[in-house]
Amino acid sequence: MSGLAVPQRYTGKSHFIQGSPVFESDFERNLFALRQEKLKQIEALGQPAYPNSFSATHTLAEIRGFYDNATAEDLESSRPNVAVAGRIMAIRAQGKAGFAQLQQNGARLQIYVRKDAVGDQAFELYKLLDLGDHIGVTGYLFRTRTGELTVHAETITFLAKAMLALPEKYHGLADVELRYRQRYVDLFMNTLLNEGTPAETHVRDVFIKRAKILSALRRFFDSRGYIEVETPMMQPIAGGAAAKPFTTHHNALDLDLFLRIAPELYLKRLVVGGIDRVYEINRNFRNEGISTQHNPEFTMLEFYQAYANYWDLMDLTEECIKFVAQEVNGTTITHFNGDEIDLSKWRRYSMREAIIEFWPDYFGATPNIEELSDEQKLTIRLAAAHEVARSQPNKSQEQLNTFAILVLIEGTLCDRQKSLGRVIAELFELVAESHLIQPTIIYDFPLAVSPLSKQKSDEPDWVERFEFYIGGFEVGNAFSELNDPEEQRKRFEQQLGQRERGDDEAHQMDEDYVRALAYGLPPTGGEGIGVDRLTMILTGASSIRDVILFPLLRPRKAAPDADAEKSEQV
RNA sequence: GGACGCGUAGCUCAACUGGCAGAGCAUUCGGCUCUUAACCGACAGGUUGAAGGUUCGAUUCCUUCCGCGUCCA
Repeated sequence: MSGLAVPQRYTGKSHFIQGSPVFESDFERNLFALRQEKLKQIEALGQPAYPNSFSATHTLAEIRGFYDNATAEDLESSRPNVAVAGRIMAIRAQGKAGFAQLQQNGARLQIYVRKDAVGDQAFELYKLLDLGDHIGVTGYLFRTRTGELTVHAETITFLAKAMLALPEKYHGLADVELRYRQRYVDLFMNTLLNEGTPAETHVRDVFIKRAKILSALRRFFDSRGYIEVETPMMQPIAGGAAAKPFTTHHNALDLDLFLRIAPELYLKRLVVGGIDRVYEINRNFRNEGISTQHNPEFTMLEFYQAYANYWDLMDLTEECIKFVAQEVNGTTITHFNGDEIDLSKWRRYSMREAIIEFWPDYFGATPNIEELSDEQKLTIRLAAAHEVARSQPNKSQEQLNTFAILVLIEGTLCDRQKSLGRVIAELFELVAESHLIQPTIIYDFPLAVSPLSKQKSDEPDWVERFEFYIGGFEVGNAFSELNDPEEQRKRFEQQLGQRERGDDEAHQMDEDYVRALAYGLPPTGGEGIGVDRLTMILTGASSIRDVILFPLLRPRKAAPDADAEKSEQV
């Protein structure tokens, strides 16, 4: 066979190749046609274009595990025979010989193909191979002159063809949008994230770690007697959190339903039902904006433990995060956004303590606990802070932003549009949250922002609730569960009031949940941990989209029709 | 939703103050039996995200729109 019959180059726009994908360009269209031609030639060599199996003796990872330490002499004397398969990620032809790098399941191995070793037909096949093709190879292992472990090929089996061009082999797929849209390419190109930082991780490793995190979490709770359950994701009342839900509809029942924003109320029904230790790991859906920390669907671990309170859960949380870090990374040290974080060292502040601790100088005198617990005193303190901040010369952009929010908070407090509790929660976010890089538990939340938590016995305006923060954002949220059905009903009614005043994230009434509480919920502690955010911390990924395989993106428009666009604008 | 930034060949990136759209990889053809970001030679590849405007002339300046990113809400 002398050369390839090159199919006629595509030029017109009216042609299409039947059954082919949508082409991005004439380049792709031509390449696809060319590869179809190569497939025919491969079939002419007696190999099926799409065979359905290949029996390998080893995975590439196994070969590397078994033979990476074998010397050239070891291999020469034993000549291990192997059959392996993989995708061609590099190919270097040299006249009547050539090399290729196979990749399989994240591992790579080189093969060496000599015409005099594989025969004329197999060598013709080798010449028809492209980057991205899958092949199987039999042969024996040896080391090249430069010492690389290599399969000396004796047979080549064609397995599948790449009909489209791979991205640039050195840089991989760098375009962030393409990486998210075509994650299948991103994964096999295995681009490096955060290059040059201590958090350096390949795309593939992120998702392997994510799987290990899930598995470690399950081990942690399974070994403590928790039962894993699955509760409804389609709910008639979207409860358990403050968020806007997605709506959907069941046709046969003619029933509007919500995608759940939290599994909380169902899991507590299960504790009423006598499942004393219960957890669920699954998706929640919240109809809100997208950011580096928010994806509309995200994975949450929630667990509940009867006879425990929030102090017990604080200890359990620290233990859990340490355990998962150790299992996944072999260390509790991690690197995130330029900070080194030690997941074995935890701080604890009450919310009011945190506001005091992180109160910025340019807000003037620091408030004390008393001021943070009394509406009138706080109003005076915030007015003073406003005045001090306003008179500061040369404010940085960050200070200006902070100041603007302070004014808003102060304004709502003065106008009594928001309760003290709400103002405290906002103040905490304003002054403290961004400082909580190292693992920190923030406990004792205002009642006003906690409709499902149990009040503190000595301070009824505050509840037994904590959140924990790592890397500057919230990773988990926990509390001693409110189990008094009458109080719960009151709280729901207050939430309904807020709803009527326009807060569409306020909780709805859930009569059946109140009824469940009326059968008796034992004292119970419950907690939710954001699995995506925990994965970010443990992999050093600075965007949640880097730890979600297929993050939500706006669908790309089909080729725009210029005339239609024009008439739309008129 | 707002501010800022980005969008150039399939991929990774250039193009100075507005003056002929270029390179590397990949593809195609030729050469090469130990290469590894292989190498050597040749060819080809473009509606510069889209539409409009300013200009003798626009990848570059302006407007609108689309997509993505970062920060803010």
